[in-house]
Amino acid sequence: MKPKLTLKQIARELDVSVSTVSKALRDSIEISEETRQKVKAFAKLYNYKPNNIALSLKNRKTRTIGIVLPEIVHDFFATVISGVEQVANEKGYNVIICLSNNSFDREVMNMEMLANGSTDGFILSIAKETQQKKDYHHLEEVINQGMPLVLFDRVVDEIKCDKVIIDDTAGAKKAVQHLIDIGCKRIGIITTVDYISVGKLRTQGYLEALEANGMSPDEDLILKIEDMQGSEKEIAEFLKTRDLDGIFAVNEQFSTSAIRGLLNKGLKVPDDVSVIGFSDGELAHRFIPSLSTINQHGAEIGARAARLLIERLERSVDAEESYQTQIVETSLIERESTRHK
Amino acid sequence: MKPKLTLKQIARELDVSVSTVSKALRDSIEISEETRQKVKAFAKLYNYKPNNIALSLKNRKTRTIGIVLPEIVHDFFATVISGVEQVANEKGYNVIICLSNNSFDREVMNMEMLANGSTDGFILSIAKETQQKKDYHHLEEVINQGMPLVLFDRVVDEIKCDKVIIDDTAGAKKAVQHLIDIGCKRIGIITTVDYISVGKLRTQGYLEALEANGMSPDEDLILKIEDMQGSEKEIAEFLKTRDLDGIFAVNEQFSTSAIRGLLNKGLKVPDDVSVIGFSDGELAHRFIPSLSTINQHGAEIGARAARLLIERLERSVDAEESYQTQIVETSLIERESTRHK
DNA sequence: TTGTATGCGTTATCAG
DNA sequence: CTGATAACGCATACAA
Repeated sequence: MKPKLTLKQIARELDVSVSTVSKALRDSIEISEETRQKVKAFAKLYNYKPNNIALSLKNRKTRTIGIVLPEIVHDFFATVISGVEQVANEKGYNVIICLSNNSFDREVMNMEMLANGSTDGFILSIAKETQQKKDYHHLEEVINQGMPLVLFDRVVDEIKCDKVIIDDTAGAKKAVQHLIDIGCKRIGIITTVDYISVGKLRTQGYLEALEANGMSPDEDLILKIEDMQGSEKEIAEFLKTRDLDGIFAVNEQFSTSAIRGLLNKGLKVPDDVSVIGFSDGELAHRFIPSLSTINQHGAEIGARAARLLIERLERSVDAEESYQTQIVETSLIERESTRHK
Repeated sequence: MKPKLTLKQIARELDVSVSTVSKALRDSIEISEETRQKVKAFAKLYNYKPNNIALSLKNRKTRTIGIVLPEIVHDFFATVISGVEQVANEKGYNVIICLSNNSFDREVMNMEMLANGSTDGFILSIAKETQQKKDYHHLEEVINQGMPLVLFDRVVDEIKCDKVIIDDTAGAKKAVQHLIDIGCKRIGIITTVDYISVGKLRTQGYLEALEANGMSPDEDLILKIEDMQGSEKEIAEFLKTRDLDGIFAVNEQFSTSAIRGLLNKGLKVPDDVSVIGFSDGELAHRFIPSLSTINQHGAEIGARAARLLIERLERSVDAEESYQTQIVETSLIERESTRHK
């Protein structure tokens, strides 16, 4: 086992000073061609790699960006990560991923940990519990310390920073409009409780679509789910007593639960009821019937978030609070779970 | 914007030396009760947190473990991560996740990056391309540098290190035995090409199960898939011309493709053909019919890998190559996609 | 009880 | 052209 090679060791080995080695390796013109070659050859031979930790300490920069996510068993977040990784790697940045598991405490802990030198900035989607508590001091904290923060997906107006979101309301409206276009008359929605920002917005899109088509919303056709646990049963119960010909479910899980509920009730999808979801992951794509849905373009969201963050990181002066909110367009994907009457 | 508080600033503010502050904060008995209180109060008030980078440099330890994964859009890997995070956090370790995207180059790059000071050790599942090339120099490299490595899932005999695997062969055998138990006579397998270690092992389990029951394997009922791309079509073609009553598919994706292929052929699952998969994610759980499958216990794998790694990290002396391979038991999950004839 | 000096690995500045 | 020195933030052996 050979410990990692350092400048000091190279210097000793070659009988020159540390600073000479350092300069030679960075192609400084101060160093003679000869020494430079000698040093570089040696470094290459023994595969010298500078120690990132030392560099970070010296430069007060880590060239690392931290992603904090509520969960990862969710294709959407996985694709966002890919997007971030993509542009981060292009620009020579490293990526650290941490999970909050939707817990406020874990979110705070993770951010503190990363903020203490591990990371130059953050890309974050707010944990469910945090949205519920409306306690964002940890976000303000890192911003105050001069670490840029980019929020995506689950964002919050109170925090002044760059944001990348989709137009959830418009996306939902698009989904419901699709149901209306194919002839659905009694359209239900399966959504989350209102404190989940995206749930609330998608519910709003549902209402707007109905209104835009002169259909009056019926409270009885709206199901708001608090907890993923037990949602399947809740959805089945809900469907049992409603007579619907279209359903908009705000995520992949709810969509599949809905279809199962309908099947159990003896109804066929899309023959009797059309179902459209939100988010386009493996589940939507592989399910039978495959799910019509709204594509959130997670990779694009991640890529833009990374670009915004890196731009801000590399801007020499503090570009006076010119925070922007980028909106990524959603698109309708028509598959088997919806069909014209 | 206030830059982060350092020991030096506290020292200046309180008019004591840096080392006094340092000692006071670590409750050294060398420091008078009075000074200690004063320093701690100040630190608390201004929310002092030591700089991880400086600590890492000083201690030559990062208390961070790096996970390198082939992909993440895969519930299995997501659950492994949860397992790792769980025990890592318990033991005060941080987790960095990097993706190789199944590319050899990215795997090497990521490991080099992390090895240069970001991480004390690795938990890794080998990229597909790496297994194909059989080039593991980057793994030997980190081991040589004294950084422990724990391999999981896709492991390789050539590398001497701790490993956490499931018994893929036994798991596959269990799956096929289940098909046999419920009365299947003509059982096909949809698997990967042999250079994917787990694919090969699962194929072997399939063969062993047949043999154990006195059924002779039929080459014509074995489909080996090279690329995920286009696998759906390949599977459909395969099924079109075979007369089967049972199918073992080595992952969730293949299982669902198989079911779709059968449906298109006018066959019902499980009425006409029983299908069993491998790996238990959202897809297997939500699909209609829900998939009978082999549970890999990803969280358990992650937890064990983390424990092995941390143990080795904290072992004072180099415990002379007592590498161990832990085997996590798989279990059969019976759901709707298989039924007794 | 407190402070000074040293070192972790690197680079920048300045002196030789 | 080369090398000594200081600094990044922290901890610790050693001096006072």
